[in-house]
Amino acid sequence: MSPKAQPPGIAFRKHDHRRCQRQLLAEATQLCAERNLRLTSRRRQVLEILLASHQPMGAYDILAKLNRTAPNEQIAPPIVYRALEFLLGEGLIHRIESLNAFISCAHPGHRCGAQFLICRDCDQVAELEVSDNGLLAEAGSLGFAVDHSVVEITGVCAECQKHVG
Amino acid sequence: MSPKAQPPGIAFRKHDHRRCQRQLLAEATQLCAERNLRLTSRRRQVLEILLASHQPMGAYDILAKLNRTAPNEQIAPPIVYRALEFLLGEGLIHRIESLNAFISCAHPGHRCGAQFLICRDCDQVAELEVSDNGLLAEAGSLGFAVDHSVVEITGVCAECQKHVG
DNA sequence: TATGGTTACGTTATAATATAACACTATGTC
DNA sequence: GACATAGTGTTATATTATAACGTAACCATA
Repeated sequence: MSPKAQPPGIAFRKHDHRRCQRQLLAEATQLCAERNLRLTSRRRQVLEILLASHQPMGAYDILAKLNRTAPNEQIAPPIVYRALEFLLGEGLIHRIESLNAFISCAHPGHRCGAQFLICRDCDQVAELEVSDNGLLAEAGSLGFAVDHSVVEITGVCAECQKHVG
Repeated sequence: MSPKAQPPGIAFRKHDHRRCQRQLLAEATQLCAERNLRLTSRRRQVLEILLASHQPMGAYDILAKLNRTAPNEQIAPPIVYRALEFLLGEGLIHRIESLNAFISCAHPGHRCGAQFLICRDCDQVAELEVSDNGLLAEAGSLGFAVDHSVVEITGVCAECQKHVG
């Protein structure tokens, strides 16, 4: 029953981001192919914007980026929200409820619930994947059929604690 | 390490609600007295509205109720949000992030993180209080200093599973 | 009980987030 | 090509939340 965790979220570690980004995009492409879904250029655009950082972004931030990229067309909110909806549905991104923001998924397609550590100092978000958090078991034992779980822990990451505040 | 849970949230059980409501309001009153804080009539009003049901309510629902109660005055959003902020700060209510809604706390003043089971069929919300969900320990072991945790599990409660859909 | 500091409230305006509704376009199938 | 369907574009609007500033209540102390 004791939970096992992955290493800390990628956001809190240095890594070859170019490579990481390419990798995740490739996984997304393959996953959509397998599922017979269309990763259209809009959807890819939005995913790429989220992959460009491992930071959460608000829908309107994404919108602004889209509009900055293509200043001739004027993109409106529903376009972004629809792309986000698709990506969420396929487990390619997550929504961070407590930030009203979206973030690319570190383990695309797993569809199992993720957990987030949110540093309120550096605003970085780490995605964990704890296999069993006990709570889901608890829910099950109450006869509650789980659809989706939101686990978001806010605080200060180790790095920011050093540079005090 | 294995989590221990309270019985399922009060919302999923029959209970003497009048009594429960009075009890929670009394606890809130005492707690504010102890902490030397003012449970003003506005704050109490908002708390009472939330205590009237164990259901989550949006800020604007609360606002509407306030305005229905006193049709002569015209109350505006900031008044509600300020009362909510106070009540949240003292652990008298919780915010359900995934619903943008607020709910009275079943264990006022504990200040430790709560967990919620949200039935998407009957819209009831049960508050659990799992002593150790493993995740907080995990966060700790990563050197992450936890401030606040959001745990919200959406699904279908046992009752609603019977009455099928 | 006047005075001043602080906390809470009231009011207006507006920001930020999200969706409804409907028209148009692209894609795949026969 | 004709059709069905899925995706996109566009306009308008709903929903949730806060900034900014003035007023009132509370409360300590002189």
